[in-house]
Amino acid sequence: MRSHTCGQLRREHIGQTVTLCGWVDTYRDHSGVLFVDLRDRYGITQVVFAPEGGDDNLTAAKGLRSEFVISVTGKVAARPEGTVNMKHSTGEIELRVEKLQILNKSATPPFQPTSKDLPGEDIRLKYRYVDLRRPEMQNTLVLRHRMIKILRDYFDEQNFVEIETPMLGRSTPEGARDYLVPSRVQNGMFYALPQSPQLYKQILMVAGYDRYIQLAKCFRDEDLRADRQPEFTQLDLEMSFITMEDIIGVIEGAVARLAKQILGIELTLPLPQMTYDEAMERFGHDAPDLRFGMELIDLTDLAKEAEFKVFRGTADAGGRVRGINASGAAEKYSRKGIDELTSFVVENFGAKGLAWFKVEADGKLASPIAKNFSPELLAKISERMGAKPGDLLLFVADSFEVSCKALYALRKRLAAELKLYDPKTMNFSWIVEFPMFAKDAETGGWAAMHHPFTSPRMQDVPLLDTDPEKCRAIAYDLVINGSEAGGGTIRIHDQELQQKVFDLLGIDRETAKERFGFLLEALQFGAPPHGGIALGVDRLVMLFAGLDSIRDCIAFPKTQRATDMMTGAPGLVDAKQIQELGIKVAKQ
RNA sequence: GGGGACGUAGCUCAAUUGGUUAGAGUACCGGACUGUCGAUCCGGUGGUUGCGGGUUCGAUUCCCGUCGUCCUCGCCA
Repeated sequence: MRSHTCGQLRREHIGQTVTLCGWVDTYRDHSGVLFVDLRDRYGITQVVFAPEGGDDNLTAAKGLRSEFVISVTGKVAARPEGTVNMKHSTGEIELRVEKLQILNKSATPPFQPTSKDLPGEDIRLKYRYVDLRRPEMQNTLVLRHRMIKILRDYFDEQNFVEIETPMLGRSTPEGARDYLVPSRVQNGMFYALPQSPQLYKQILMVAGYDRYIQLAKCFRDEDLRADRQPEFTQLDLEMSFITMEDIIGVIEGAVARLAKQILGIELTLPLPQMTYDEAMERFGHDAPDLRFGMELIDLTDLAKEAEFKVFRGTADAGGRVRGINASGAAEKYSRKGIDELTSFVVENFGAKGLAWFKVEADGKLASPIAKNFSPELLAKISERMGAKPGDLLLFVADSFEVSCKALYALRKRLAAELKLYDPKTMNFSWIVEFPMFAKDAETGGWAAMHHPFTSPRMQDVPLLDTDPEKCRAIAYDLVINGSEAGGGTIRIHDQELQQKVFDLLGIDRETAKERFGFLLEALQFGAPPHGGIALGVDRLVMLFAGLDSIRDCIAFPKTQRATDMMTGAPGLVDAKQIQELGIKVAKQ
């Protein structure tokens, strides 16, 4: 049907008779001659309808409108002098149409795929087929394909086997909320869509598939974000007879190949590693953005000397006084601007306030609270913060947790507002040595930071009995530009150790048996030491494509209310279907 | 569940302190034009200002509710 694509023809094709197919991007009718920019996913080619091509064709071409699907046959010709348009790769040539075939008309599209004004996202999602015609979307989806292809090839070379695991599985109450699927055959029973293939892949290790990967669809019924969809894709991986270093090495190889082939960047390996504790101390978060500095600086010791009650009280009560130096920002943030930052940390992160100083030309610290500090102490603070004239110093005095959250968010916000980094740069790092446990806010007991099968570091095993809080897991997160791109752990393959962890988590034997007895049983039948990792593919594509929203790298994403604007899902179902499932809908 | 932004023509946006017939660009329809490429020029159609209620002589504008999209806190082992 077609001989070439709309991005293919060059000078060397001049004189050839070719057939192009595509969508009418724009048309320019000059009465005696009519131009159409014909578009397909490979590019745009100008096709020309002129009397020499036959009056019938010219007449028919006058009926063409945006997004009509046409096929044109004719000779490739050099463009007349002065009419070359190098905005398009085909801009040196044009197609002189001899035969036009309208393959399909189009209703007037809600928006033009190549229009400069991008419509609202609801419109884009409702007419996703039009939106997906946009070159940006097509480039992103092709990029996504290329990245997945690179990953599959890489892991294939490394002897990994891709194995599919079920979509219909068992619900596990830990972790995120499950998407549930009622069983028709067994009324009152439910499957859960997988949050990850975690348990299956561990069982595959027991089964001897020592190098497993899967590009796995995963589901989590939690609220959405710019970088979070209820349905997403993970590059899921598990290996046997390995250490954490082996897994990190394999992933670094994959990431380096992506960086090289997609971005043309030569990554220096191994990637830097930072412990969880260090990340929390220096950045207030376990996925710090290392593209810029403005680190958190601790002043708790100095705060104890302060007259200022907020500082001293917090320090004496075991809290922390930490701050950041927004270098050169004193002028940019007026009193009102700082008030805005204050309510930002107070309203969102529970900080009680935001203390601030502006560094004046003579190096002195100016602030409404400055009178509560001795000149000597101000000098010490200034030195600690590395303050220079024009700097804005911001402090949060609170519990460690609140100071982390507030200052992390503040650092992120200020860095964006002050343009502290080039959005094109890419920064890769590992965060390691995560705590095994975190306090569960609801129950007050211990909860697994990652999941209950995570192995502690061997040297920390005694801490399980004495001081679980200090116990560190063999866990590692890949962080790209301050975004968690993936995370993994070495798993427990020892029954006794697993039991001990369950005990700490308050999972009694019966519960454990009920929920994942099959895994515990499998571990008894010759489980090799193993571990793995999962990378968020959507997020990876988003980061590599330099996009701000995960929806822009997913063909058919959901809105914040988890609806599909195009299909209308979720929707009502027939009463009969409900009845067959043996369930009742409480409210309609 | 909480906080915030937005919602006006098919699309992107405007509309003075609350003021009379809600405008512009683009798309669409008609006309002119043989080298344009965001074509140009002339003319035209197109509006339940998301929806419901309230205040007012008068509401796109103010208030309440509701629906939708986005950002965010909680949540996301």
